[in-house]
Amino acid sequence: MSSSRRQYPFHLIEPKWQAMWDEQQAFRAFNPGDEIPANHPFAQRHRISGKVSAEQLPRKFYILDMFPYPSGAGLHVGHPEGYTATDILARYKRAQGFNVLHPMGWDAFGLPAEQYAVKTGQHPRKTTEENIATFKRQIKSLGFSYDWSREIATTDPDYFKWTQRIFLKLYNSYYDPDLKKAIPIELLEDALSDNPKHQDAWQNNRYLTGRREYCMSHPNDSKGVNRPKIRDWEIQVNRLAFVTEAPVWWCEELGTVLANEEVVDGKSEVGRFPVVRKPMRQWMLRITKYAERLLQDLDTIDWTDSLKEMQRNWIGRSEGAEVDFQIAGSSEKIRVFTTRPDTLFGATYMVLAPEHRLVNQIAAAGQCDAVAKYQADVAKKSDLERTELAKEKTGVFTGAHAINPVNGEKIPIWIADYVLASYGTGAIMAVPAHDTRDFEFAQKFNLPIVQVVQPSDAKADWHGFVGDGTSVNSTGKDISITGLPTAEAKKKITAWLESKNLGRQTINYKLRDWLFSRQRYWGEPFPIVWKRDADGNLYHEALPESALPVLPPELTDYKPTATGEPPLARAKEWVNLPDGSQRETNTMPQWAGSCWYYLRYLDAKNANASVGKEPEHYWMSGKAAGVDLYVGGTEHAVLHLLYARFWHKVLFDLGYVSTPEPFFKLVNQGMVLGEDNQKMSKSRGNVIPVDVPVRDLGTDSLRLYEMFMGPLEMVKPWSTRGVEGVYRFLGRVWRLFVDEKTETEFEQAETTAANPGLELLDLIKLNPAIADTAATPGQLKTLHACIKKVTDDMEGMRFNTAISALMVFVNEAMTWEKKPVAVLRAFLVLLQPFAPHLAEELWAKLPASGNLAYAPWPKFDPALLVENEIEIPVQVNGKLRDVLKVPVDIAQSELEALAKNSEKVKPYIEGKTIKKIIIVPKKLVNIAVA
RNA sequence: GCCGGUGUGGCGAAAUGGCAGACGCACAGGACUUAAAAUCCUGGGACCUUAAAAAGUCGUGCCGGUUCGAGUCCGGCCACCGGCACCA
Repeated sequence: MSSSRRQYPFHLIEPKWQAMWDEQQAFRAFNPGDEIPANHPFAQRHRISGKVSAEQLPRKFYILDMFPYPSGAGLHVGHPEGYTATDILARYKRAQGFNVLHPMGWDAFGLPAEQYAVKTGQHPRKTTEENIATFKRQIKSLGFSYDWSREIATTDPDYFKWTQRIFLKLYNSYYDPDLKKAIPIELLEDALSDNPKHQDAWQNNRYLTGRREYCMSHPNDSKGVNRPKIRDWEIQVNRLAFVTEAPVWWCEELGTVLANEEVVDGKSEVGRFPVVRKPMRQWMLRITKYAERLLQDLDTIDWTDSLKEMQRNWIGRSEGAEVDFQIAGSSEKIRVFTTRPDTLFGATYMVLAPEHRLVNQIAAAGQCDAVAKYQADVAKKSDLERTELAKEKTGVFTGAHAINPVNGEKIPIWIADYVLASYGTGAIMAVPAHDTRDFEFAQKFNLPIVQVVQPSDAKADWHGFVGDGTSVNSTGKDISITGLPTAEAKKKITAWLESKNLGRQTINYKLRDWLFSRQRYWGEPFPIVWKRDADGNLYHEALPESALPVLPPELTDYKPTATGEPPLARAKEWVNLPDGSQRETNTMPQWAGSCWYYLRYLDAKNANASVGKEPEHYWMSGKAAGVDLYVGGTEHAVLHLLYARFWHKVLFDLGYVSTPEPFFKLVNQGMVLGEDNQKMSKSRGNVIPVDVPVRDLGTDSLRLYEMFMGPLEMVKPWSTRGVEGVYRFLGRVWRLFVDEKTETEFEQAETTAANPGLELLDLIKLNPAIADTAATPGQLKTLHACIKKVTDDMEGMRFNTAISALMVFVNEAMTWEKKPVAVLRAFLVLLQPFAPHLAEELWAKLPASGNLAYAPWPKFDPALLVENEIEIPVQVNGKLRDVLKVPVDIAQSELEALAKNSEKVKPYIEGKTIKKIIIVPKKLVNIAVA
């Protein structure tokens, strides 16, 4: 910025108070049972010290930021937006007397450090440590009131030991559809065993007894499909963490597979590289079992509608029916999923996904070549092409036919890539009259289009009509739904299908199981080893908890091996264990560590558990169960936030946490754009690092501006001028409190002193206008209006208007000849959450004040705001004509008379009939004339 | 296409259905200064009159509605931003 005069010595004040807070551990949060030092400001505020129980501690408030990935680039001014908001609230809640937990840590596993290692050979741990150091220095320079004693990094073995342990919990649990929750796998093992020991624990469980029955129906010898094999298979497929050889998203460029959630528009979310489908042996987590609970419990938490909608869309629940179509001249059936069983009479053909298992079986001799060619064409296409070319439908006839179960008609079976193998059953009944895609397809290939739904608007065209209406042409030999409205038609036909064993009501989800392994070096190794059984078949086994943490091996080359194995496979000694077993060489995705970090903060140093029962219960339970407030960007709407909810529910089922949801209230901050109104990016050159405003104008100005820009959740552009504006405001606050003469002396001393230091600040004396005098009613009114506004806005997280209220106060207080200490002191408590360094410095200059960070929040007294005289606008037909100054308790009749007699009003009502006079007490008068 | 959000001065924005534009930026004028910076004071939606003021008219994306009164509520559009998308 320009060489303009410094508004106030923030360059001395800010480091001074940051050092002071560190030294006092001022923002340390105390757990039940912690030793609270008697001289700690928290102890003094609450008059407690020593070992204190949960009941003796004040009410808790857990306020959390999404912890950052410490990149090499450091923080830009967009980063601290959310951090500033949470810090302001943390400080506000502390002032209100809450026991505030406000932690910070590092989501430090991840791709960039590994890519840097591949390029330079520098160990990712070193890169990560350096980046953490930079991030920590920058975040600390912003003066946030974090409890640094709880700092964590997901890359720390003392942390990921527990991440690995939670994986073991997933591995050793199954989802019980009867109990609708995760249960230790031992129960399933017991239920399937030849000599169960805990029969009483599962004998009433329909699922377990069913599995047992199935298992026991197989011979208990060593030949063929025997009981031990079935038992083993049952156990493996039920685990919440399981291995599968399924087509997965492979990204050549990144050299790893990716989860569904990490693939956007057929490209990797990170780096935008192409991805292809490839069958590989991978670890998966059974998040699909939790689809219904993840959906339902959204109703119990305080998130924005848009965020909940995003999760709902991702889970993608749809109700419908599965219907079996007999293949003509075959014993096989094709099962389809439809949300519109009421349109069954209009199904004039069927479509299988090209990858459907029955395609090759049913293709008629004459069509085999065409089918094979189409399959090959589709396989070549990347998913991107498959969706991009969505405009023109393609497909081929298989030569086979199926029988429509409701009318016995023979309908052709086609294959087309508009039907996805991965959704529903991978096959559809096509109802061209009432489905846009089927309609398009039928038109292109000249397939019959039969109307079965009549729109309620008689003029509407039924061709391609997809809405609800009334069934028509829907009468068969055994069943008719003609004349029924859509909803009833669905019900009736589904019941009929069920009664004939032709189909059933069902629910489908778009959500897929979570692909949980990556071909990476810089991630948590799996606590899993592979062995071979007597027949030479590979099987996996969990390591015991005592083997944790499983540390990654030291490597010099971080690339995948020549055969495409993950980098860990290079560490032969690490992989091959003495007993002949081999370690799993995949690692966990970056999301693993962020799935539970909010729990580790509660008890960060616990060596015996991921989190202790008592701290977990103290910080997570309550009326608003879970983290009280969680603030972060929308980019995690369906990744981190879905994964973390899933893990939390598993931990809840297994009894490790006391709430079903992790985050009660969640707020997304809007993005901060560059000054050019564009997203900040290196290539655009519009990135503003936080260090620049901190150096030029100070942290308090940066914090204040971050919040003053506009509402937290809105997208808004950065403005350097705007920061200077709030900086000027802080300068005004400074001049409100200090004596100008001594400040000039300070400035001179600073320029002449050889080593200007903090002690020079003491040269600055209090403004002589500040005195221990009684406040005038006007001054009290100004103060209490400010208290009310700031307090209300804090509760609503409207920081921009809270700041403008502080500005209004200062503009007013500048004009006071005598400035009462008590009023200014209260103002500093209001200012403190926003500009803590300046507020602390000024607070220290006031006589005998105590600790500001824990000073009680001032209480608003409505009596002080009562006016004797108020201004009442007078409208005629809703248009403002006059403003009357009247006593606050004026009688309505009197007010009416005054309004009618107003010189400015008269011309508008004279000679006209007054229809009505509206008087809103203390607000306005409106005269309606004809 | 579907879902969610947002449209208000030159700019960021503010307004429990009740005086539209608080607060701030930028700008203009003035005071202080040899001068500048900083600071302090003053001004301002548009239009129309006017020497100036006062008065008046219009004004919150567009069209319509409810109401004594609409930026705010309702219906229908348009634009932009974000998410999802051949999901049967």
